[in-house]
Amino acid sequence: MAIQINPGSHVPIYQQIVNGLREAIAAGVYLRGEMLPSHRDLAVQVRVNPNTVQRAYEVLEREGLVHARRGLGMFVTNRAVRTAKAGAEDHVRQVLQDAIARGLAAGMAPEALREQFEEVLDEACAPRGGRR
Amino acid sequence: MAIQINPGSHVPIYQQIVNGLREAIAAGVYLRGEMLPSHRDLAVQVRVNPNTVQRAYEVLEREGLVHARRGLGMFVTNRAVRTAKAGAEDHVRQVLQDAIARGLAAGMAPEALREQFEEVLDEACAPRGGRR
Amino acid sequence: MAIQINPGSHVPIYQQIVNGLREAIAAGVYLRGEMLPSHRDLAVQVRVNPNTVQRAYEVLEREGLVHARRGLGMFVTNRAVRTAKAGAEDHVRQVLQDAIARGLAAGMAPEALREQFEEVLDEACAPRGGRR
Amino acid sequence: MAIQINPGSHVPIYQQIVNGLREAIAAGVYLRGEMLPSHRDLAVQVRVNPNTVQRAYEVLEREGLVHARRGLGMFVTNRAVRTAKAGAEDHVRQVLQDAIARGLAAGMAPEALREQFEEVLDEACAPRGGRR
DNA sequence: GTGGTCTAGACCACT
DNA sequence: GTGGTCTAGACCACT
Repeated sequence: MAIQINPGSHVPIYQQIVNGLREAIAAGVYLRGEMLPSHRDLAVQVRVNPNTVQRAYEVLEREGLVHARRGLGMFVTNRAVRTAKAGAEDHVRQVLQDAIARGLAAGMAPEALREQFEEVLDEACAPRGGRR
Repeated sequence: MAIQINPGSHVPIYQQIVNGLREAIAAGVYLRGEMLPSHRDLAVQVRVNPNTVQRAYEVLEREGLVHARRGLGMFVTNRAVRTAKAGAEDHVRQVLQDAIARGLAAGMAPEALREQFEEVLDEACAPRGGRR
Repeated sequence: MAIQINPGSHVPIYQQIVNGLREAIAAGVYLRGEMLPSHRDLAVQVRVNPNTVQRAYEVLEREGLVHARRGLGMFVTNRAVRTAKAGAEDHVRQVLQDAIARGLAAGMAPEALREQFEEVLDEACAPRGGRR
Repeated sequence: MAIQINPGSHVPIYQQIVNGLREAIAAGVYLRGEMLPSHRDLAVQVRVNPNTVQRAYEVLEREGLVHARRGLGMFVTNRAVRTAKAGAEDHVRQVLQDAIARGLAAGMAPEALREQFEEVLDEACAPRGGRR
């Protein structure tokens, strides 16, 4: 539910927050017209400096997913869900392209890639007890 | 054949070089005992500072894929191909996990992910004429 | 207290810094959870380029003695003291092995080596007045 | 008997050869007036480029341990044994000082250092079967 | 201010 | 020519 930050990743933290929020909006966690958590609250949740969250919010605003109402907060725009869905799918497609290109470059057969994909997908969908 | 560098990526250039060489070794481009291009030559090829290539070579040496012989060059170790293959497959798996996790987080159905995967895989395998 | 650099030594400066910090951690100068001096500060102290200190910090991080927190600094890990002590003792043992092997190779009697050792140890332990 | 080269050491190879020959002369392996192996022969023995051996010979000549007779070879000087012994002992003393200083810096007790010294000395003196 | 990456250029040891 | 170390200085992400 909360956005997961991977500090070891090369992706900047503010960008990870952008991705996480975009996916949450695409998935309907935040509906149109709803207010996002304040940058301070979200900063506490993801254990990050408030400035970093603010930077993420600026990016989302530039993308038109949210707009700021001074003194009130950041609100999900009308076209946000549609835009976020497209954005998230584009993103997924790019990552898939990267994975496949790397696998082929390393000499993996397409079938081997497909097997890995199915395995990982199964794991990701499988209901697990102890998810923390 | 040559290593592709994406300067806009968040992945550091030296790490992109590491990934590219690891995949090349896994794919048998460099066989055991063979010499890699000198860091100065590779730097010219990928249009990057020699120090950056050298840093990549240090990482590969730490991973045991190559070893330096002073005054001679960097050479592919005996166990390099095996290690590189495992490393490259691990890497692919991680990227796949990332793509799938993001897709599910954004509310995509497993079937939609599978479709995207197959599409991208087809494109990647399809023989194309004039693409450089 | 400060790390001593010997610019004439064949040991690279960054390695001398690694050794000095490892010994300091082993001796309890930096306790677990404490922050090391920033690489810029330490660079000023030991009169060396900041990049050189940073390289030393990378080695210590790889050894698991410290970990970086972006924007905050380098911090001594929990297992650092234990690891550093073992590492420092190993290092001492290696240097002793080298000294003894060289002495024997040069035809010195074991007893002569022992005498030298005791003399040097006495000098090193003797409280001296004005030496800075 | 043959000079041992450690390619991982930070000490330059030519310097390792100098040290090895100085110790051999100190130990009486080469007597005054005797000829050292040609730099080509020694290069083959220690598996190193002839230029590197030549550089070592130049250092030894500057130290007065050997002198070159053109077309004949390098010959051990009259005062070589005496000088080599003193040089080797100085060298040993310096390495001992280094080891002890490091141990103390890392918080080792003098007694612990003494124990290590005795252990290492025992091992070095113990006659071993399979010494290659 | 703190760590991380990169460039440009110098000098050394070894082949 | 090849790897290894070092300096000087720039820019980015994060606090």
